[in-house]
Amino acid sequence: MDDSRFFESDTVTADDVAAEAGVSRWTVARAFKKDASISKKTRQKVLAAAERLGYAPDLLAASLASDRSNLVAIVTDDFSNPHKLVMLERLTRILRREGWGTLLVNMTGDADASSALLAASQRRVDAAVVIGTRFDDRALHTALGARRVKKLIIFARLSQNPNTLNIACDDQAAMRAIADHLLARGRRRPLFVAGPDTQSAKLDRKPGFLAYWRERTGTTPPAIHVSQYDFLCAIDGILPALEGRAPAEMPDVLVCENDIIAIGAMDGLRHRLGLRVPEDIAVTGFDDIPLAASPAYGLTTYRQPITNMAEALVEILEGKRSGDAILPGLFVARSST
Amino acid sequence: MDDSRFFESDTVTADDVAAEAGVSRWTVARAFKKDASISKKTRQKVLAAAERLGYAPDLLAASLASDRSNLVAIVTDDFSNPHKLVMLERLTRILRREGWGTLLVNMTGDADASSALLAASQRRVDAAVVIGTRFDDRALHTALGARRVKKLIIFARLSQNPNTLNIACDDQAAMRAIADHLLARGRRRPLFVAGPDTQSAKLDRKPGFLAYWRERTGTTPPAIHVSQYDFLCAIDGILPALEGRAPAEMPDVLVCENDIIAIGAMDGLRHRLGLRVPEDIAVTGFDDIPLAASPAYGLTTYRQPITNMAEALVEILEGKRSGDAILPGLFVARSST
DNA sequence: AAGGAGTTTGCACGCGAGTGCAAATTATTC
DNA sequence: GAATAATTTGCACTCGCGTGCAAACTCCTT
Repeated sequence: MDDSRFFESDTVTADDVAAEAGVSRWTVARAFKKDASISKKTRQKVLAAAERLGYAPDLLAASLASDRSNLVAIVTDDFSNPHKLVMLERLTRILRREGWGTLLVNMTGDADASSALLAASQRRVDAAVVIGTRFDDRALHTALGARRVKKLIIFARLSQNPNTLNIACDDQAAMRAIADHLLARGRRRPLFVAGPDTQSAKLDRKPGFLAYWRERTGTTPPAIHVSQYDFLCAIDGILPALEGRAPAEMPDVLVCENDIIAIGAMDGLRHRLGLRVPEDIAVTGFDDIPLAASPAYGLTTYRQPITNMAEALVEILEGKRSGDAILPGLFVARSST
Repeated sequence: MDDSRFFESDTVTADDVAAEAGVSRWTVARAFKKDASISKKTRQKVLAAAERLGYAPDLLAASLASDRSNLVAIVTDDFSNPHKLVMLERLTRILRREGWGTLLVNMTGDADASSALLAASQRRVDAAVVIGTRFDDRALHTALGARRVKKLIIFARLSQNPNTLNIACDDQAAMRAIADHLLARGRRRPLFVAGPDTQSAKLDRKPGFLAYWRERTGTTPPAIHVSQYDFLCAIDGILPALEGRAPAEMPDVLVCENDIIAIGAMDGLRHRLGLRVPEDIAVTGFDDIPLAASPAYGLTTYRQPITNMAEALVEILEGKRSGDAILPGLFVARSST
């Protein structure tokens, strides 16, 4: 291996490749561009020269010159849910495969949304994808940064904001599947356990479940909110609502807004209240995080179509889609019901 | 609110601000630069003008013009460990606070390392931080992309590669703390459960534990490897090693390389083998992921000093540090021992 | 008030590549 | 083989801002 180049002035530009290949700089650019008008032979020649020199196009300069950067910002404010990791993995993998870079921006709380979007826009991202739980949906379009971002996409949530695009799971269909399953198993007294009730883009899970349950049984189930999407908070939020209830008053299933809450609920039920799941009380979640499949939990849940959602995102980025994408997921029955 | 600007030709440049403030473009740049030679009064004037126009410096153009981008790539290949989420959160938060952007690159397997680093270098990152488990450490410096990256940092692992910098937890000190604790609790027959034995940058946990245990007791404990850092794989990897052992042959503690393996181990012990933790067998982990604190696991573990590690990274980025950073963490005793 | 030190401001040039159009080359037709 | 169409190549200009240096200015001293 020739390591001498390692210490050379490293930056090899399109000009160098052009000289090496005996063509002009613009021909070099064409060789690297899909569907460019260039002959096969020339492209081969240029690519070979580039290979020899170790050239790779500078995406920064390209972004500056053109009006697209092939960069998308993922702006998120909640790192306590393992499901976020699943989404990040899927998004980064698919985006990279399709030629997009990913800027990860940590939005530290509601007040930071504006500054987080600004930070993204300063890097000229082609789109910002918000995967958050605590931002103020309504304030988004007045945010300093938001109006500088070409496309603003709310991922895995539903926003009413007319300036944003939604990519989400079909919560209503999901909750119908869950409710049908529970009714078939003879559950009659559900308690819906939702996450924090913020101003952010919402989920359709709670309204979806309550409405459909009412439609099927004539009664609207009770619901509570826990303070954060975090299983310790879930335990703390759920126990006060259950302790001291007469047996007949106890719900026979906790329908949780997501898996993290459901897992906190199971832990609380088992280890604090000494109840058995599913014998004494059933539990359902949402997301199908890896832990849901563990023998300790065996959580009945609903898997979001993350891959399809990521592909919908790509369609939006490529301008092939201009409307919301509300996609169906997959109901997963396990032992917790 | 005046929304008219929303539809205007949006890009307001330093020239516009200069005109508005009645100064030159370069003075505008100075107003936005810390420690620049500019009078307080002029800076105020410029910032006010910028505010009025909604101007923010274009970091892309800045990166192109200068030789730094204030961008760092986080290159990772393992999204199944919730601890990754903790690291990502801490890194992105601290980096952003210090003025650095974060590019997240999903490295899909060993063979992809070169291309992942290339992708990062094409965006002119000032450094690439590798947080991986499956890449080939030795091949890193021959990687096409690696030599185009100014600084290559291995995070939370130890690399022998002379061209990289390591930022990691002091595994040896950690394992001493764990061993001391176990010995004090009367455990005598540990089984070390490590992750996959790859060519990637290693951890010092297994050698550290075995050596120290031998030093204290005169015997080297046995060790096994599981195929992935994933709790289902951990269950599958551990059970065959334990099933069918005579009681006297059973280890009295599983010392696991990280929490994910430990949690898989606990699940397997309890739900497959019907053993009690810690009565029949103790378990220790590493990382202190959120789930470790749940009542269901109460895992004794060791917390990596992620915040300090992130700050060490910033020091490296700023050129204030040029050597490895091996930092002490915190031993956390819970009910699993 | 002149001289000098220290501070503040302006400017030419370059970073690396995309765009749209014109020139040059090749392929096709009669 | 000439004329035409189709393809391929080259180029001026631009994107928004940093660098290093020189000019201009402020303030203080004597």
